[in-house]
Amino acid sequence: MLQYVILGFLSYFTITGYELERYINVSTGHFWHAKLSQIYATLKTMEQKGLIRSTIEAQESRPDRRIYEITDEGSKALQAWLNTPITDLEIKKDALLLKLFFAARMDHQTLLMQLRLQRDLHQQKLQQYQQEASIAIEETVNQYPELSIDAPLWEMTRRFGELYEEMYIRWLDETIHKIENPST
Amino acid sequence: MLQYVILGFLSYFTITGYELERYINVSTGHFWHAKLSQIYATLKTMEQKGLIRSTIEAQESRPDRRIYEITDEGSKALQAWLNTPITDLEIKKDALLLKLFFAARMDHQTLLMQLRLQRDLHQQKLQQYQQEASIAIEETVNQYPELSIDAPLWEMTRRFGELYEEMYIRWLDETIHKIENPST
DNA sequence: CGCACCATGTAATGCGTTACATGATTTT
DNA sequence: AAAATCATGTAACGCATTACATGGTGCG
Repeated sequence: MLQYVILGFLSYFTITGYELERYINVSTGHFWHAKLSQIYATLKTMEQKGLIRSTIEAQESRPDRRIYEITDEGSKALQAWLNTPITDLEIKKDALLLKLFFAARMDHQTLLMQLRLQRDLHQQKLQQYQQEASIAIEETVNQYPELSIDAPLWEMTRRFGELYEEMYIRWLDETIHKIENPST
Repeated sequence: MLQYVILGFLSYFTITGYELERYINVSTGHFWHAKLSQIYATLKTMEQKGLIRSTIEAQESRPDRRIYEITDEGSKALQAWLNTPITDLEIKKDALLLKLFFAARMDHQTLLMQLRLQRDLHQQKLQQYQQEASIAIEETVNQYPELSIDAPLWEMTRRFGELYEEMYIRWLDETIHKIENPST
């Protein structure tokens, strides 16, 4: 799937592996992230498959940059993927839910502490979606006006993050309340 | 992490690999699932580590069963894990969001069809949480009354699934509406 | 002087899926 | 007669993380 993230960005502009990580971090990173090492490895295999091609740009006083561009074959692969419907649900793993499931014989205070810690983290993330994420979209559109057609969709994925975090916080509040006031 | 799922169930009762998959499917499976092949492989390495031990039970007209039980070391590992707080957020990957992010140059009708298909799937899953999941908890408590202390926590994880699916459907409705009525 | 940034990669390890392999019994 | 259930596992492969490896520039 990381392949399609890469093809997606290469459909916007040419880019290096290093820069790709930067772009991913502030955009698709909220729902599809990758480490640099994986990005470099994936770029390599994608070039071997003919989905992308690269040229090396020499720089003075900086390491050489390997700049990637999408091939016709790569564009076709991206379109084919976009047009293929997802026919099942992805089950998301969640370690906190797992812990809660088996937490009956745990000390209540320790459990509550952990739930409150998670609440803080989700609160922070919510604010990130509400503040930085909106700004990041605006800035990208200012820099690349030809991508303004993409911005509404980026906004929809940002909105998902907002709703997800609101839901998670709501559930944590409910859950904390139930554990604080058992069997009422 | 699958190790802790297994330790968790083995803290309830002894069990075979085959049965473990059954229990996981209808309970933690909503937030932590595994294939049989992975379960068998994990059981093997856990026994080597001394977290669990097994005995073989011969059966007539059925294959032998290898029944696992938790060791003291295993119980300690489970407790230690439960008491260790999770200090960061897990980022959940979502292929649908990824697709939407790069969908600007896609045919609108194809995209809408895909979103509506997802809506159906989430609607089904929501009903599963609201119906089967509640019943499954009740039945387990009837069968193992000593686990009634665990049931409220299982219910909390079920509730998460319900809220998650409601949120996802709400977001899909919003998103479908925006794509049907662009820039109003 | 030390840290962050730019820029590239490889190797080892772990987690997870798919496919392969077997075979009797029970249900439809 | 075919499919599902019970019951066990191994092997190959793919995806992802962590650690290793290198080295110059710019900033505080």
